[in-house]
Amino acid sequence: MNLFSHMLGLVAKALDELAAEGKVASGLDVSRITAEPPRDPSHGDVSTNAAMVLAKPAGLAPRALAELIAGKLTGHADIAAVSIAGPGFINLKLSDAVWPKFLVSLLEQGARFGESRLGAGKKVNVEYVSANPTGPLHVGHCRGAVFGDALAALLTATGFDVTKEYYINDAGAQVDVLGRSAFLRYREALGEDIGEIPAGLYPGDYLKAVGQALAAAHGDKLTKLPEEQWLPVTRAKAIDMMMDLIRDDLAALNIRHEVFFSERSLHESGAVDRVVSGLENKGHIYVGRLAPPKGEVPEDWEDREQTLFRATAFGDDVDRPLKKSDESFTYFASDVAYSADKISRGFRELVYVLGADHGGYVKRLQAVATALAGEGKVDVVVRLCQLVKLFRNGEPVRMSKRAGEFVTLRDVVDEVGPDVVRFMMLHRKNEAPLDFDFAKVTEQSKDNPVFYVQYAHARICSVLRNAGTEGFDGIDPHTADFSLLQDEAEMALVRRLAAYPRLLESAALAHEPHRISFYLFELASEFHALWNKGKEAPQLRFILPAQRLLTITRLAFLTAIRYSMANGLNLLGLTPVEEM
RNA sequence: GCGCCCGUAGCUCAGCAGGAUAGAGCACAGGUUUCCUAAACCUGGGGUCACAGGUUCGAAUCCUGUCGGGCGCGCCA
Repeated sequence: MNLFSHMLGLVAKALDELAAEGKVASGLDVSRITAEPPRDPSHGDVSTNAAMVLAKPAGLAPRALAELIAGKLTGHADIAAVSIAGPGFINLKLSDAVWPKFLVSLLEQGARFGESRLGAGKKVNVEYVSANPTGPLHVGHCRGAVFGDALAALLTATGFDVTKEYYINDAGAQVDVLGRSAFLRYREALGEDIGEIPAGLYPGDYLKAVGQALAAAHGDKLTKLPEEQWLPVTRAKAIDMMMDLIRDDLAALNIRHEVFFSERSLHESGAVDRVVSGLENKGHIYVGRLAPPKGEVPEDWEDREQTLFRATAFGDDVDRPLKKSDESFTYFASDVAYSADKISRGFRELVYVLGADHGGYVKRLQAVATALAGEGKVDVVVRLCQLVKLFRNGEPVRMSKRAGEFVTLRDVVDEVGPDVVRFMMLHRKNEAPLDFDFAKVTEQSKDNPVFYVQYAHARICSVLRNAGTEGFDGIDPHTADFSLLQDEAEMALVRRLAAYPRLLESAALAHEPHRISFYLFELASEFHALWNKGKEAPQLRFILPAQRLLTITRLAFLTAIRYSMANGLNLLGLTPVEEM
């Protein structure tokens, strides 16, 4: 039950009735109307801007229209009072019966509380991580990985039909380098002294296992072949094993993609050829010259003709090359084919989670989707994640790529645990830089938001356990009398719970899972406050053996809070802690 | 030169779908425990929402411009 969309519905109904009576125009655009909790609780439970938004199209003064709408709402069973305030806000005070009904429905929904059909089954593809299969994931991949995963879960919970996808960049020069690096490790595994890894090859120890596997499978056969024959073998094996490594790393963070899509397969199936000639037939491709970028001109710039996609016709800043000077396709060409494949699979929205250094991709991805599917057919949503700065006790953690000293995703997860990583990665807006201090995130204090939220959940579980030993066993929400919840701290929590479904919807529409993390922090804060209030005022304690009905009610209330908290944590991919 | 992101309290950041008097944590000062986890809570000061215009009944939020910071700009993926 979403109280706010319920109230929005009543407002819309009131407008329909007024239109039927000829008091306002019919067919007004109601899309900009909101029903939301007012910032100041003294204004009531729900506030709507309907009169202000519709005043002009209705040809009425805001307050006059507000009077008309208010007249229709007055007397409804769920509404205790209607008032008009300020420039034309309509403030609703809900009747006493609404909150108990809400809490009962929350408890009935349980683990599904907060879910909605907002997305109406729209097919959404969320592509995230998509790191090159040339080694283990490093810490820089953490944020996009967690963000994409939480976003996918959020969209799923709000009624979108989501596919979680990973694009494997297994074509091109970088995986050739990988294949050569693996070949070297293969010779090493056969007993050869390979000395220093030459510059230009991947030095990481993680390729030793690939070399050993190749040696076990092929003996010294490959050494007798020319490169064009052994490279496909070592490359394929290395990619395979690197992808296993990456899948393991992701699993350690509780991330599981549904589709792993191979770039190479697009070339081998001819999909790239097909999509390029398709664009050619539509006239979106031409041969021409690009102007060098202004400002710093690259030293090796060489003016030349190339095959270009007319991206500027679809809002991009420059046209994008499809073929390299050796006539092979560019990475961008396979990207086009990949977009086409996603579109052909029926996705109406393509979400890309990328690093902030990929900001330049946004327009070209949108341009491609428009050129392939037509204007407005497919939404392209690109979410950029800023860098994570690692600290240890306030000191920056230095990483040297040259020396191969980089902190892997696995290092971080092994040290602090997946829940801490996930929560912290989501406790900032994605486009804001994020500081991650190993010491702070494992601290057991309120300075550490992960702990603070988990502690609140554990405290609730603790009360429920204690209640069992006090003779309060099963909790039937229908025997609780929620009208007994009268304290302001209790009501604040009830209102906070009621905001959860709306929060999920707005977070989903904005593609901003971090809002859930902040919501959980606030919910925890209000719970801790209520808990401590019980120290000063024993009447507010949860377990009062002498007052059976009140205790049952409060236990049911706690269970409701617990659902909201657990559901939010689960959505972010954390396991709610029952005991600390 | 062009494009994208960011600019909110001393610090780190929220600000929900344009709403009413802009919030939280840290830091600083003080207080709370015979009692469900004090691993917590309460009280207090602190703001030209970078700046200037515009749209609107209403702007931290949308648009334009300026300043400041980050990222990117053909034949890498």
